[in-house]
Amino acid sequence: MRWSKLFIPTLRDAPADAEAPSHALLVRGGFIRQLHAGHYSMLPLGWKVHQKVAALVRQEMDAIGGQEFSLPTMHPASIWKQSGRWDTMGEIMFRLKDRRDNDLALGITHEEIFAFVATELSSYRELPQLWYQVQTKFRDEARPKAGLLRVREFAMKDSYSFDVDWAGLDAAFEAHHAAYTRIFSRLGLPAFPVEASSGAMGGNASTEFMVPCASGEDDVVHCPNCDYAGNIERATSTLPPVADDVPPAEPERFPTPGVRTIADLETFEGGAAANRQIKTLVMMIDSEVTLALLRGDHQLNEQKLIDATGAVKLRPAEAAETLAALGANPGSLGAVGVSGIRIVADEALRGRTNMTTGANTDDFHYRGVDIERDITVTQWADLRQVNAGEACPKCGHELELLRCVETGHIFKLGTVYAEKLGVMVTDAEGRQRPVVMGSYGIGIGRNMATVAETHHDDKGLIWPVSIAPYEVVLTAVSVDDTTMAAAEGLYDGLRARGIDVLLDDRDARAGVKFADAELIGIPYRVTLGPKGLAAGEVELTARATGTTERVAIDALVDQLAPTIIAQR
RNA sequence: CGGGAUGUAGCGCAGUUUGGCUAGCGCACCUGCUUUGGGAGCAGGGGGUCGGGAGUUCAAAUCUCCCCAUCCCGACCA
Repeated sequence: MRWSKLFIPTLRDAPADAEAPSHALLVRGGFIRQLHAGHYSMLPLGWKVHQKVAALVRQEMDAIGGQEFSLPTMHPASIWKQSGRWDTMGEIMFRLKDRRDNDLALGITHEEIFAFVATELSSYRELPQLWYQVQTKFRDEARPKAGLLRVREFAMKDSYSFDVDWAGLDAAFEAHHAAYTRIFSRLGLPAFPVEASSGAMGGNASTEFMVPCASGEDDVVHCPNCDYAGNIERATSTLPPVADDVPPAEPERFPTPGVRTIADLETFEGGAAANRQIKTLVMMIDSEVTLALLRGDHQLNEQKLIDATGAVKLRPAEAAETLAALGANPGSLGAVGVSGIRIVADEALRGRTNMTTGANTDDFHYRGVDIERDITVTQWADLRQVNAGEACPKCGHELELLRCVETGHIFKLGTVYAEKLGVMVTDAEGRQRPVVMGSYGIGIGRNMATVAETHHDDKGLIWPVSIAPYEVVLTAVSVDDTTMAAAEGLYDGLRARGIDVLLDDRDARAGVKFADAELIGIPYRVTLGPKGLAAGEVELTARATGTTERVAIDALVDQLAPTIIAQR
């Protein structure tokens, strides 16, 4: 294409509210424009990149036997009610009504819809099936941010596997794991797999693919020594043992006037170190009062509590609710002798004795508490948030915390959706059984943005050839007839080899053309100037390295075309 | 949802504290001349519901009230 005919509205300054590098550069480079919060228009350049990412993902899905579908984005409420997610999804789902007052939803994902299609499967002989689409998803995110990284309307490749048994699911899951690894490698993204919480998706196991990136919003616990990695919502660590003294025969109640915090109690005469205290958090889980117990120096990870209890909605109790449940105010709360209330205790408290905790009377605490003896724990669970520097549960090395973008997520769903929606097949023994499902997602725009996050410099974007909007830009330093004739020759020659070429034929100053070419991140620039052409030469500059070499004009196509094709 | 900030031309900003004449600057845009290998120079020109509404006032971008939007931090997040 000829630059002079294209709509590539580059900006010298990024909008003031674009903070993430990908956001600023995609706007400056004329790839995207914001319509409103979380909704972006793809301009021609942005759409080309988006299409190339999608095409690359399609190739890898087809390679593992995927079949492409396109399912509706607007769904009847009934199908979401059938799976139970109409109620559990909460505010993330856009909901609307039609003229007949029927409830409708915009799809946040498509498990229900693919499962509905899959009800036509009737025999194990038809399995396995692997279905996918690249489709728009709508999510009413509380806080869209960072340009394309977190939006409310976006294209996602979502695929779904259908198998007779769990071994089949494992195979489909592994196939996706491998395909995703290839996808991220081709995108030039240093993604690594981590254990994740399955959240509202349901299911038994899930792996997220994470790319370290300051603009991300997931914290990943990572061991630099071994391969251990986990989302902070899931990861754990090994703690040094705490030696407890022999406890008294029963807890001792003692006055603690003015003590309101763990820290207060540490310094209080007769108090205890934070790791000898029990922290009691009063939470409302689906409107049921629940106590979450942690060691005094530990933080609760709310997602862990949600996962452990199967909660739909979780929030800290309000002051009045706390007082009603325990008869005391925060600062003196405890679980000793409490009955009739669900108590979830963190694993780090298991077996601990001689602890100190609130006595459920303002200004009083207990000491000498033996957890297993004095507290009726309903459930033990890992609730504690891991901190950087704690020991790796696998190898003992110090863990680090990495800020990451989640670029893909694969789930083993099991038979939940199949049972709810009636996806049944007859097995070899003639029995009806639910199909075992998996679901697998990659956000197209988010991956595009993540590449921008990880591939840029102070001049602009640096696209890998695999998804660059154009693979080569021919920069005509002047637009006189001689230069343009030479440029046209190279343009035709490269296009004949299937190369995606942009011809900068604008009547602009060389500096402007160079700066724009660098800003939009075209991997290779061929510069045609009068001096070089007089000697039969052009310059070939690689965007990533900035290195320039002089190439005979007649040799350019033969040299450059294979270089590019090898990088696709 | 809690905290913070911002809304003036396509983009970046000044002006608002202390109300005052036709709302200004840079970039971008249009015309002409010159220039032409790293975001040109000169001259001329076009473009504005000052986020919206109500109010105070002789007079509101500026003061008051309400609303809206966007961004950042947190909560939340298949």
